[in-house]
Amino acid sequence: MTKKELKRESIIQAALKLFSTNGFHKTTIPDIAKSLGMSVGNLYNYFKSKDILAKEIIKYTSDILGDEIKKINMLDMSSKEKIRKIVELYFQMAKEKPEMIEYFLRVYLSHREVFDDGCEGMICVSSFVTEIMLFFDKGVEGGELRDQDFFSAFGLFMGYLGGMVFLKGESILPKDLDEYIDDISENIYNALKK
Amino acid sequence: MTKKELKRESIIQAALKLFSTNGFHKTTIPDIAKSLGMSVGNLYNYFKSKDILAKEIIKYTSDILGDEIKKINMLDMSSKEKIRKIVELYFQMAKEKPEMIEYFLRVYLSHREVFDDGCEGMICVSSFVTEIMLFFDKGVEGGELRDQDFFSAFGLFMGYLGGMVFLKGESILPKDLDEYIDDISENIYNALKK
Amino acid sequence: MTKKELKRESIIQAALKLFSTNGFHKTTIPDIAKSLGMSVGNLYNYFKSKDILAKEIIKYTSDILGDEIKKINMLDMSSKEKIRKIVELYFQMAKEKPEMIEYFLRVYLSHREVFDDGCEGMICVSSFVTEIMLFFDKGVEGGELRDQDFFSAFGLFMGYLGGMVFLKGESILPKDLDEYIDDISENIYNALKK
Amino acid sequence: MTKKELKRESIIQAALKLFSTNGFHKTTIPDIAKSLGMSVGNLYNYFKSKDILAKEIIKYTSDILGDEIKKINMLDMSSKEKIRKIVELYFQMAKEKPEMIEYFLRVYLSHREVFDDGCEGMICVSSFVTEIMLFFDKGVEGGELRDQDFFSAFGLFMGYLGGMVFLKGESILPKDLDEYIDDISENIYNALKK
DNA sequence: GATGAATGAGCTTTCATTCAT
DNA sequence: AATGAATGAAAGCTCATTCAT
Repeated sequence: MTKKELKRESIIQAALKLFSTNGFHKTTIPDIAKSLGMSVGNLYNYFKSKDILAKEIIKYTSDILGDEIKKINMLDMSSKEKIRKIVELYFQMAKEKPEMIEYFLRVYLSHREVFDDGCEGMICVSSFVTEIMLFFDKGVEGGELRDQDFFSAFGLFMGYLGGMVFLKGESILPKDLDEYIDDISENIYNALKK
Repeated sequence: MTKKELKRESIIQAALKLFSTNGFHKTTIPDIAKSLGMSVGNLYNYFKSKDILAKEIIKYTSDILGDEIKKINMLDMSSKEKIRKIVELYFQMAKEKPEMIEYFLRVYLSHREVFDDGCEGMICVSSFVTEIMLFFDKGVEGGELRDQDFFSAFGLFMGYLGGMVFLKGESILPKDLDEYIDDISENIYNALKK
Repeated sequence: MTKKELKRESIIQAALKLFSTNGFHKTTIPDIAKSLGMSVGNLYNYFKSKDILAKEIIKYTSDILGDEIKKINMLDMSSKEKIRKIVELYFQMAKEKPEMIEYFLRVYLSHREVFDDGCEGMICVSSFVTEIMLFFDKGVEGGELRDQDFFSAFGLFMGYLGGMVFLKGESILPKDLDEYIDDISENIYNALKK
Repeated sequence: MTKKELKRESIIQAALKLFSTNGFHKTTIPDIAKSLGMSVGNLYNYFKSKDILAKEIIKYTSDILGDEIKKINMLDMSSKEKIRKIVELYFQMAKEKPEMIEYFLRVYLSHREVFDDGCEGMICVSSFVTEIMLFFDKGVEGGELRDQDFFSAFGLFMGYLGGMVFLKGESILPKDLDEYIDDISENIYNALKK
């Protein structure tokens, strides 16, 4: 990685953090620059606009999540076990790098104006969606999961997990996320199994 | 309803529409006033700030959704059938009054700054959450649903349905929402049943 | 004239003065607002952008100049005498309201980017150009002026007068503008006469 | 010419082109550097500021135009013929190297702030003005042109030609510039002749 | 000579909110 | 209740210029 690439990534991470924590509109470019100890003008040498930065962040996040799920996909275990692994992964991320999951929920999901141009459909989250699709297809092929519309399954998976993290973020959940892993894995498995 | 209450509601509806369609920050108070043919100053006679208006809208929306679910709750039918009814209701709303569901997803969910003060926890959506809770408790009491943490069940319900409507809104779903009703109702039932 | 129209015009006049004196880019919106004792935001209630303001100014200026030439056109005198009247008018304006002529030369003429959209061709200066055209056509009809391409004549008139005012503005002319009236009127007449 | 002088000139030409085409303020130093394939920092080794570059360009342009008129001045022909030659030259330049004429009209003429310091009066265009003056004086000496104030004649010449090129640039002229040569030469001659 | 990342002041524009009428 | 002109802080973004390498 060149110096420039490293700096680019550090900007992405700083912005990811701020956008997730304080909201997209409440976070200003000077805020991001200041948090990095760099000047506003220089930040614009790396990303031509706030919107473009937002789009690069969702790709970055999707890639990282996708890579992690890929690792799970490559393991030699049942779909049931993989479901649990994915739930664990998701919640672990929500604890360790909450900004990534929050970014999905609070920035990507709800600022259509920003992502409409350049992230149509699922372009910017394809690396993540693809892995979920692979997981599901394998489970169906292996005869473990019921053969249903992919989106019915995808919506369940992502909506459910996202919903739980949202509830956690709102301080609504009485218990730690980890304590829901059993229930949720079971629910998802029951919903998808043959 | 007094004249004043009627006008209050018409403001809520106009703002709901605009916030959902164009985003919270992209919608200005003058925009709302103009769409109602009233003056900015007068609008402030009804709602003291944009944030307060946003909070009133989520309560209004939650009440309407809650009322509808209440009707379902009062029907004499199995939990399995009720699940289907709720899914149908949700998707029907998403089609007929998309602004309500979109408001949940695109405004309430993602502007913590706005709702933090006054809508802590689930205060502003309690009428809706309460009905889901009633549905779930009855199902458990009746021995039809597995006795699990309420939030595990609630997250599934709401995350799943919200997720599907989001996918639809992004033009990602290949089929009409209605065509997913069977799959989704079945998945939810399988996840929650004893 | 309503109060609002009066304010609109006062903005045009203030901006005209500043743009002409200090240049279009060197004049900021806060500069204009301050010179009027009004707020920046309120100025935008009258003109939606700096560019639009610039275009309204050229129309305003063109109208005023056009009206003055119209008065000359309606006089019952020879083309030779009218030429002198127009030269006098132009120089008088350059002395009394130098900002108008300067605006033509220093703002309109040289900021294509600004006027390209909305002032194509001569749209925004048509009231002025039209009167020059009328003057010329009458002179030709009356047999006093040579029948030549209008633009050959228009370029002479306007380029010449504009050029003189420019030279004056650059403090290049050793004498007062008035002292050139004889020479210039004669030159123009000699150039255009039959 | 040394290597350094060559590079200097190539910068002048690139900047001339860009300033004329896109405007002085719309053209950035990075734009110029990029069009030359050189670095911003290095460009500053040749010209200490954007304003200084702008002033060097007008001198450069004026020299080239002056040289061409000098050639005409040295020809053995009547003032009438020379006028035509000058008009032809001007229009030919406007066609072949439009950036030069445009630079006069759109940059030099209208950015007083830039040229005020260092190009007072006609310092930076003296090589061009001098030749026009020589042409005029010879014509007067030779008894062909009327003896009038030089600036009355100069304003006619330059304002007229500049005006025509401006009209052409605005796509207002219905015909090609060349087709106006006869009319314009005749008009100028009639205006200046004894 | 040559590079280009870095600076930061300054610009245009927006908009929630107020208040005199 | 109703109006809408007015406010002004704050946002996103630009760009001439510098300087460490």
